[in-house]
Amino acid sequence: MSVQERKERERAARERLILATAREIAEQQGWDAVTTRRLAERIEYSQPVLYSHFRGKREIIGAVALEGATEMAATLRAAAAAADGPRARVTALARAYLEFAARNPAVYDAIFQLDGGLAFAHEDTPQPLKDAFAALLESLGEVAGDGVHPGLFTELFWAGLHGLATLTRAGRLPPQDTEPRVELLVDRLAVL
Amino acid sequence: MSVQERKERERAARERLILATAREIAEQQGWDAVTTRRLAERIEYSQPVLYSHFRGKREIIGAVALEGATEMAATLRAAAAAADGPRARVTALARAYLEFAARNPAVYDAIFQLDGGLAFAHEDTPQPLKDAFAALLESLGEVAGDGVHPGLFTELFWAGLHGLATLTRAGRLPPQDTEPRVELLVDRLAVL
DNA sequence: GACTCGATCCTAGCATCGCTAGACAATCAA
DNA sequence: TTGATTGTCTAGCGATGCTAGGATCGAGTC
Repeated sequence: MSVQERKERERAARERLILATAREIAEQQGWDAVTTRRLAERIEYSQPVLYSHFRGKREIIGAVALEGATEMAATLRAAAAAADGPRARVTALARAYLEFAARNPAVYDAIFQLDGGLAFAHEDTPQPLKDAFAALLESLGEVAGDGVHPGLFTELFWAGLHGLATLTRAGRLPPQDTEPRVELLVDRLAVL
Repeated sequence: MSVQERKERERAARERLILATAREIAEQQGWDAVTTRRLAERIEYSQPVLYSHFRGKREIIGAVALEGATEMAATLRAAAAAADGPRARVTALARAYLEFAARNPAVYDAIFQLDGGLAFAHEDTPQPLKDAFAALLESLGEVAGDGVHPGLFTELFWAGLHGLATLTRAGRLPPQDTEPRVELLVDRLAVL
């Protein structure tokens, strides 16, 4: 059995290598540069090997998205936990969200923009995605205000953050005013 | 000179045909389906003809985006003009924005998501894009609240709308709760 | 220790993509 | 009618995602 186990370990390691490499190329040169040929060459295997791990490029993006969502949830929770009081928590959360998006644009795109074949807002939504939303809900639910459903409020706040993140990175909003925008967002949306 | 004029008219007509066809394919089957071959076949010319009008596919997307922005600005102004009072105006504007995005997803993507080689948030931003933002500013500036820069407020409100539009269409937000989200957005962000 | 057989991997290739060079035809001025 | 210019098309390049089929290697059996 030991031989089999070793093979499975090696296979799992290779899969991690594929995802790490895909993410690296995507962050450096964009997802368009993540071609199956380039990816295969970087991991020093031939193209078809990729297809023994994933159905195709879409599924690779999806896998990077899931990893990224887990990471993002942890980042958001850490930022919220380090702040005292609802207001500081919400502000810290918002800043952490935008910073994650700015520092990991390719991963952010994989999670929220690209088609990775993932289900959303659904019962069969993958756990990491649900958990990332839960991380938002934990801090935002307490500032939703009376009579407002926490989930609905979280969706709206999230949409605001998502809009700021994507419009800024796509060059549609000048980046220098990010901070006052975040403050205004928190001031207006959150009931403190 | 008349011959020359006729040729220019025909050439302009063909350019409009290219853009209308590109938009049609994009709305029906997505921008990935807008290939130069398919587009050329639909307009009943060979591929290279496209390149005598546009530098490449990017520029076609950009041209569709500019047309779309003009159309969107008109739609937003019409919606705002039909409403009485700041609150009704802002609500109508928000609904019109989201409806435009939902009804013309490909055009919306061309304007706000895809790379059409356009400049944004810049002095050399094309007029239609500036004008679309101006259409938002006209209705939103009056509800920014004291001491808040109207432009900054408009950017934030816009980001909220953009987030709702894109997350909903990408399947990240369930579509049925759009209306309460819009109401909450207006209630919280606008100072009435 | 030789052999079989299944798992694993690679070479080669398909259809399609955006884009372009160069040949050809139509049109105009002289 | 001729010559040049303008317009268009055929054919092809390099690159893409993905796959079929053959080669290779190693584990397990006698």
